Amino acid sequence: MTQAHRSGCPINLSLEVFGDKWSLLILRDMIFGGRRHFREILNGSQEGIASNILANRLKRLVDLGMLTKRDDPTHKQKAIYSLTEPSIELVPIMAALGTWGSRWLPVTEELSIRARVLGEGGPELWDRFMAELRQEHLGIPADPAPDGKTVRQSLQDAYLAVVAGSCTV
Amino acid sequence: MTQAHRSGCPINLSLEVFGDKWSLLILRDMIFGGRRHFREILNGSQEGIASNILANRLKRLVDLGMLTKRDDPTHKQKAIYSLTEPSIELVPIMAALGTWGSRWLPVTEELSIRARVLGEGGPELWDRFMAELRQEHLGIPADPAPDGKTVRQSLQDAYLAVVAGSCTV
DNA sequence: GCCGACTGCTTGCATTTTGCCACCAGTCGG
DNA sequence: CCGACTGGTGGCAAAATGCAAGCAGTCGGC
Repeated sequence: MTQAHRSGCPINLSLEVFGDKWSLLILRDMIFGGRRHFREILNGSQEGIASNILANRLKRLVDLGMLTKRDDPTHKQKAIYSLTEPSIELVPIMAALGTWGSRWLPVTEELSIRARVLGEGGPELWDRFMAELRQEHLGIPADPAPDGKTVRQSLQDAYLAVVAGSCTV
Repeated sequence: MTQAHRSGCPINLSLEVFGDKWSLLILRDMIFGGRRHFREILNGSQEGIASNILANRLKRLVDLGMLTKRDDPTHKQKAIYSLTEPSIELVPIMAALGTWGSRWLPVTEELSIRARVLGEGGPELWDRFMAELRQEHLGIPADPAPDGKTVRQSLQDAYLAVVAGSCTV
């Protein structure tokens, strides 16, 4: 079942997991957007993924152990997708990508503020964020946030502050 | 000329630059392998990139400002590809990818030792490495290495030590 | 001055992947 | 029992990829 890897290099193998245009965006939306359902991901993404691609990628990510899928008890047709430990540990990579992209690419202010906050927070903030994700997706208890605000909420607040600011000129 | 980005999100824009199976591997070989010529990259890669794909990606990376191309004075047909500041600053991303891949994917020992050394070296080592790359590719003078050994040489030594060790059982 | 190896590509063609759009069967709330 | 919503499928055209061969110019050695 091991489908012939091109090489045993960690960077190459990482690319074989999420080196396409969509997989990492799905994981991004799940990590930062808290999305867990098919339609949430489908309609929530800024980039407009097609439903067949989304279905394909979700299946693939489950097969690769990056996600798990289970039934939603509240709705017989609903599926809940959860992050696994490997995908939770993508947070530092997301942070690095966000920092690099914000520096060198034509990002929009609203969408890059999260990346900046996360980058400036450094490893301690990433750890807190990953602990929150473990609680949310794996059921592992985490210490409550010191300031009573989750990291995701802090990122969201920063985002909303920018959006509000850009309208109230 | 701005070819309609899918969104202004830094992670999405980063993926638009190197979210394919080859671009990042080319940059990896240039950064860690010191490769500067077409054939060097073509034949040196573990993964076996095709020449038409390589030509396409090099052109694309030059257009995107991730590489520059100039003539080699020693051979009228040779081209020298150089990293630019944005691509040099991929080092932390490479390190994060390498660390993550080494932890979660079936890497081979020889090819992941570099990633481990780089990951354990942390930001100070990355900075030294980036300074070396700036000297090599941009002509910006760098302080000599404190132990007289370049970071790339250190990584290479670690690699060779593993290769030797796995043979002398 | 001539041959063989090397330079950075290009071309052609089969296969795979993507993107777009419509559609579906089951389910839930009102 | 209707209309909105659930996680997807299927069809089809367009684009990207993979593979192999080839190409014009250049260089080193003899």
